[in-house]
Amino acid sequence: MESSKARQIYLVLRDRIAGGHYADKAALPVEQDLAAEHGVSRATVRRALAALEEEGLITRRQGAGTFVSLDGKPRPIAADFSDALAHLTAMGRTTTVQLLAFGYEEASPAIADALGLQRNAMVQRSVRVRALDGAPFSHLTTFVPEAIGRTYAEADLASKPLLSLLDRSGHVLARATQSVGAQLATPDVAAALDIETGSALIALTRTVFDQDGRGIEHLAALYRPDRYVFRMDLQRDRSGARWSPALRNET
Amino acid sequence: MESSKARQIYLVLRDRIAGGHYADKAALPVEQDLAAEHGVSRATVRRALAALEEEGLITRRQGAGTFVSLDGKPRPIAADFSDALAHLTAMGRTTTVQLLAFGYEEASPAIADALGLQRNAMVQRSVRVRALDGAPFSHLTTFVPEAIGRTYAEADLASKPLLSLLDRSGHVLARATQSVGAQLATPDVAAALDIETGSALIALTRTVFDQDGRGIEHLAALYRPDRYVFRMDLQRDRSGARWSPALRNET
DNA sequence: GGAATTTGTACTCTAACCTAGACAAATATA
DNA sequence: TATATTTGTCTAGGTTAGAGTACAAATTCC
Repeated sequence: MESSKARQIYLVLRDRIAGGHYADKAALPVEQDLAAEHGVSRATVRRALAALEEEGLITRRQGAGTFVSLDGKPRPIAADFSDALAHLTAMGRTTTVQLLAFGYEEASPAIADALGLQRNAMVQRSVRVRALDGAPFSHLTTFVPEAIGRTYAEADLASKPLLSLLDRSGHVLARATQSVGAQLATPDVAAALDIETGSALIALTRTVFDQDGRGIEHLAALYRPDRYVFRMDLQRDRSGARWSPALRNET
Repeated sequence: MESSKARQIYLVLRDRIAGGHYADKAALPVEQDLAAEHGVSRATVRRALAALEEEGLITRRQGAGTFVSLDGKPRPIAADFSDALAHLTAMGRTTTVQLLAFGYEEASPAIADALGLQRNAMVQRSVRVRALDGAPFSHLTTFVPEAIGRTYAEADLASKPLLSLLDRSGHVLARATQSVGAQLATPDVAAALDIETGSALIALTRTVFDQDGRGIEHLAALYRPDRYVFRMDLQRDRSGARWSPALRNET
């Protein structure tokens, strides 16, 4: 079931279960209906269900039906947009970072544009994977202009947050723009995040600027949606015309 | 190429092109390298490229290479998190709404939990698709407690924003929580959004509460990432410890 | 002009995937 | 207890996708 209709259905059902669309202990639609919904034969649906069963996400009982089974399955981390990880470590859970790649190369056009560099400028590129309690949940690719990247060492990246390294570099990080989309997992990130190629990922890109509007860092992050989710609270302001972000009181 | 390795590669490359990973007019990796990257044969890569070419996203020239071709291709809309669509219509572009489903049903466990209802409570469920200049970009499923849903008519949903309808119902919408993830397109939403099953979608869920903390509306939205992107500006606050959302000055 | 690169085309073989149907076995329901 | 529902098992057959290879044709680069 490397890549096939059965796998599509498997992935869709897995997302639905993880997303609470089907509640714990609840019955899934019967195989015949799932087959109709996806326009495939029952045999194909069965292969998808078999994969889910093997993963322990569902239980099938002949004559009765198919049921969601989430006993000890962890819920995704809910991260605030503004500050991603500060409170995680405070909660006593341990995130570890693995550095997969590090080097200097010519900026691709898209990166050069984002950072406001010349087309042939050199940038430091690093690829890191972050894991929570041993379970990888994010794949981070960062681009930093060469001059700034040289202010810290490769080994620093594996142990310290990049933003704190940039702070020490003497540049004043003032503002950032970020945008969130969705992407399919390519083989390389799929391997790094321990998922299958073609899974859905949250794609976040962020560019950080200093006071003078110079680009300091460009980040392309991919998150496993079953382990990481972006959360935000909104409050209506007095006029009632707009919704504005409500800042949480967590440290 | 309904669902296959070739299709995975096609989708991945399409995302990369739309996401600016390969710049306009730039050359893609040669077929041999793409094949190696994805661990498939060159024939398979060629089928993916053929699909991209048919869509006009690339141009292939024998002996020269394969090139990105984004002439009149529209860029995705960048929406702010707090208020999604207010400024869109102000820009003169027209969004249209199509009501795909409307009715009252028993709340699923997940929905009941989100809204703080009893397990067997009835809710109004509606499914809408929103399009910009005729191109669909979002698939919205909303759940509203029955008593509140009865305060407006089915026809209202096709013409007015739901939040304004809820305003008129006499309930004071005070705060909301929303979270963003990613999901694969199921056949039904794929058809509604004019994409292929298995494409990556941004999944946003939002629950709106009134002053007393009662759930008023639960929204499950799916967005095409090539047409819609969530954007946010961040500013560092004085202490330097946190990043906080910077409110834009657009009306 | 010549060599190297890159896309285009053609072919075979194999394996995996999917459909369709029928029936059995377990369970739930009236 | 009888009936309907639902998962489990099996078979047969057809289609498609993919790997691998080889060579042709166009382009680029020296």
